[in-house]
Amino acid sequence: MEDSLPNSDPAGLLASLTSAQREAAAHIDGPLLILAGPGSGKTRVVTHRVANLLLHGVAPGQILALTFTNKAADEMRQRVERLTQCRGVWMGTFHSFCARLLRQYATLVGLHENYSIYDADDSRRVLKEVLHSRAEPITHTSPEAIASAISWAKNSLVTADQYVPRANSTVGAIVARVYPEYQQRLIASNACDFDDLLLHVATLLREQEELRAQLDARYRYILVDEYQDTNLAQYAIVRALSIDHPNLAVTGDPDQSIYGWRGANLSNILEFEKDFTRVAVVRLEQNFRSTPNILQVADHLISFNVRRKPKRLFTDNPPASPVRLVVYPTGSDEADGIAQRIAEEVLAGRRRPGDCAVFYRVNALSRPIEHALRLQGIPYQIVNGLEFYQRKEIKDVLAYLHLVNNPQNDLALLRIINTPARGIGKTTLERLTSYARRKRICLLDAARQSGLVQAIPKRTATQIAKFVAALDRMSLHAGGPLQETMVAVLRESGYRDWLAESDSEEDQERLANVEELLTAAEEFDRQHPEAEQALELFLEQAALVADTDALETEQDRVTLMTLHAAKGLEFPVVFIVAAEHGLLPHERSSEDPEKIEEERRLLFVGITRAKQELQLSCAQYRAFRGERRPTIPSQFLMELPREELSYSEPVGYPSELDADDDFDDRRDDGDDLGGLDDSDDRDERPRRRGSVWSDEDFVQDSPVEYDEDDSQDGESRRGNRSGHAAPSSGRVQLFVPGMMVWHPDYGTGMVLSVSGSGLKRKAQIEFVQGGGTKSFLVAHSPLEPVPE
DNA sequence: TGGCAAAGGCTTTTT
DNA sequence: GCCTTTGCCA
Repeated sequence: MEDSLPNSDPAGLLASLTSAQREAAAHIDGPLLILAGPGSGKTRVVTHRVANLLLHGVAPGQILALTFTNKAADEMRQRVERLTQCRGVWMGTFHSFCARLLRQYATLVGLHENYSIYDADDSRRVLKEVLHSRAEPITHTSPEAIASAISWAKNSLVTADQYVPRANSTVGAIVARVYPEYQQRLIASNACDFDDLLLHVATLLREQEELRAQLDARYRYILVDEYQDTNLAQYAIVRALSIDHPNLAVTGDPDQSIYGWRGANLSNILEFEKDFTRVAVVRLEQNFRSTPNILQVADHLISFNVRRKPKRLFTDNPPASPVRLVVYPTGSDEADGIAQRIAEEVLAGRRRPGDCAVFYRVNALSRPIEHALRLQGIPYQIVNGLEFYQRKEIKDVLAYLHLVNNPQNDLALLRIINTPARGIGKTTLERLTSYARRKRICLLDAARQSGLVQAIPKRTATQIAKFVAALDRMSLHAGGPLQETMVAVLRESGYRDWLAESDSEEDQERLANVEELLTAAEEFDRQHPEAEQALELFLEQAALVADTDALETEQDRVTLMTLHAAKGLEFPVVFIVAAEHGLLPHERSSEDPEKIEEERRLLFVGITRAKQELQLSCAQYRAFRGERRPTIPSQFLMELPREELSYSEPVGYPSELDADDDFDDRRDDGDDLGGLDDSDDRDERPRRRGSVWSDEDFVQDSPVEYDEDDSQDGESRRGNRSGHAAPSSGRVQLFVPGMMVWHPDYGTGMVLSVSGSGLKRKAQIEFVQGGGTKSFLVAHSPLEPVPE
């Protein structure tokens, strides 16, 4: 506070900042809370603050900047270096920071310095094996549910021996039995999962006071980005490092907290001011990113949330085009429409592909969009799912490396002992595993003794011995440059030959990927020429890279990604698709009001990524698990300010479909087209006061059907159209039980029951915000339908 | 033991 | 609809 005035800025470093930004950037000692709205120049403030600390004589090694993604860390690093020409500030994700710390203090938590990091897939395998070996009945639940329960426990700092299941929770009971053994196996394999990285470090800091004090003194200035997304473990870590030197600066926005499902605790940011004494609070509310139209939409939407710190978002940017809300007949029409629009904009020279981004709630929604973009010949990139390090062939090669680095890594051994095929099958492995368990040794040691195992035939034992010998030859190359190690692995394992000799196109592609990994190794060697444990570092990096890190901003491509992945990014043009009930909000969130708020924040994040243009859309029918189903518009669409929106149904799609009339059933009941016909007497939408929706948009039993499939594919149109109820008696019954509604005073609610008919028709409704059941005369109520 | 075909299950979001 | 797991046969 005292010396955080502009006059302590001799280099004029902070001159370009606004006064609020400058206040935050100039702050030096003591806790600092920066409440930063979207597009408020937060990164700018943080990087300037780091630069300012350096300028005031703080040593780079005393500063620790923690982010959630490597990408955010890289960007921060680059910007700080540009500002100060100074290196040596530790910037990285929580996970990589903890991984590095654990290398040093591994023995204190029962690991060795060469421990392996299991990714989600690896830990899932271990868990499944534990479940299997204990013959746990997992009907009515799934390994995923159990895994996430364990993950939740770890993120809440509950260790295996502390875990107490909630009364009569089936999953909890299983977790209580399985968690300890799962943990034992990790330790026995000298491995830890993602959550352990945090949990081990938190434990370390709690139990080793001397070490804690030492690290507290070393990392004197700590910055945490996206503080609203920290979980209890992360909180404990930064808290423990900020006791003697409470120079903790956190930035975040409660409205952008979207990781509650993985244990993020909104209270961390909401109660920061209570956690520390004499907290300086700076609010960054001016938005430099978006048009006022976009900002208005975002602001209006998020105001429906209850659990938040109210703030006012404003911008000096000039007004621009309204936010578009588009209803497409089907999901593929949506994809086509968006691809077409982008194509037009690009062709007209108004936009480049790289200006545009498409966001969706679940990864599965990317397919139709990819397809449509490909048809239009628009280059795109997907930030998602199966990225490089998750591919089978890459994981195989990495498993060899893992085993070389950490011989106790049983999971890695199981993965590659028979890849390529060496005649070591399932039964042999079972025998080997039970032998290892009996002798309490790792699988590799068991393999070394396979000749002694009675149950394993001589012939097979010889095969195993050959494998072990090959592995030992690889290990001879372990100390040197990474590339050399990897070449040895590919040679001695026979993996490369195996792929090279295959005729299948798939294997050739795999070979290419393996070559790419080799290139990555080469690059790694170049960047870390002096590294003694290159192998260890490389494996660590491979385990901790995230999907979003692969994002290439250089390339001029449309970017496709989930709403979660979009956080922290911005694009001139943004499309958010599938704003439909069950998808956004996701069905697994739709009962719990708190989760609904998180879904709303997710949409808020998506909206505020847009700089100039924003389109929200939904479809009236969407293919889901191979089945086409009518959809319900998202309740969030009702929460947008009408005056900022332009509403449209694109013309053309329905008529195109109508032209293709070799399917007579399409025209059944065709006189009630529910707002989808191509006549032009309805372009006056929105017509209904107080809502962008007209009654026709809520037709429950639309008599019209549109195929999701490409029109040339006649096959897909036969058979009965399931997921589609029979047409009802003409006019739609707007309120039916289970349907979502909106009331100007009470917000969103659900219809519990209806009674009466005509003007006397009543609906009993329970509102999300609570307050019990309320009853309304449908005809006279201001209820807006969000049907279900 | 290994390869192939059929059946089953699955879908949030990520370090 | 797609991917993974299971089961059967050579």
